[in-house]
Amino acid sequence: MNRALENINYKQNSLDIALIAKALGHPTRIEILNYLNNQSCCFTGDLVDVFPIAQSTISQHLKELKNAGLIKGEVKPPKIKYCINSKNWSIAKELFSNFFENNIDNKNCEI
Amino acid sequence: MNRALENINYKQNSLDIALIAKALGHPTRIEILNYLNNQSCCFTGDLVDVFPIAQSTISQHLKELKNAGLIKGEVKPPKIKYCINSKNWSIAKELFSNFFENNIDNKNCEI
DNA sequence: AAAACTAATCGTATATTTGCGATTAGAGAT
DNA sequence: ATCTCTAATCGCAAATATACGATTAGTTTT
Repeated sequence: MNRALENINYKQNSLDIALIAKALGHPTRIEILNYLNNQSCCFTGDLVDVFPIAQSTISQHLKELKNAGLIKGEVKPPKIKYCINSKNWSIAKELFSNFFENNIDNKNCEI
Repeated sequence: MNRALENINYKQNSLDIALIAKALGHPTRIEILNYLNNQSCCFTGDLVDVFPIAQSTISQHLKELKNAGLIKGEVKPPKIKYCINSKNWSIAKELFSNFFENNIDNKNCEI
């Protein structure tokens, strides 16, 4: 990729939102999150039984969700408990809430 | 890309959120949207003057934002007025609000 | 110690995204 | 008709993302 400008000066807020949005940018990951959210608590089990995708692929999706801070996993042998990272989830909720709030509806735009 | 399953049965809601999230998944696009939101009205002008990126690259970002329905552009020769698509913006806001709301905080999770 | 089980990682293939400069298209202005 | 200006599109290169099967790592069970 040719980059004329290596260091575009993004605001931290933009980077934060973009990182999370990117993680949300795939329907499988949305459904994984919805699934975890609908669990009474954390999920211990094989997500391969729930989603018709290869185990390695799911693992990659989980990795990206972890990277964005939206979930956390803790070893609970022989399985792993996957949870929504509630603290970061709240932060993300707030980030997106503010982001979308930032628009004054129909501000006398005579286009 | 090898796909064992061609037609994964995603919920429409998941697809909708993922499409928008994907469009939000790049800091440049977040900043473009923030810029448009901070305009008193729609923006007519050369976004290249605002962002240190090539004109063609900006055009591509705008295309993706348009594709996700977040902005609209109308010809106002010799320029184009770019606006937040307020109607879809509200829909997106609601989609994400519901998505994030869907989490019961600290639901007696003893992990 | 060996077998079994889960989840991560590796290696690979292909698709998509991101970026640029160059060109094109369309509308006004000269 | 020609020139100018804006924004889209084209063509290309490189980086990332997505998916799979195979392998590995780490536990637990036998």
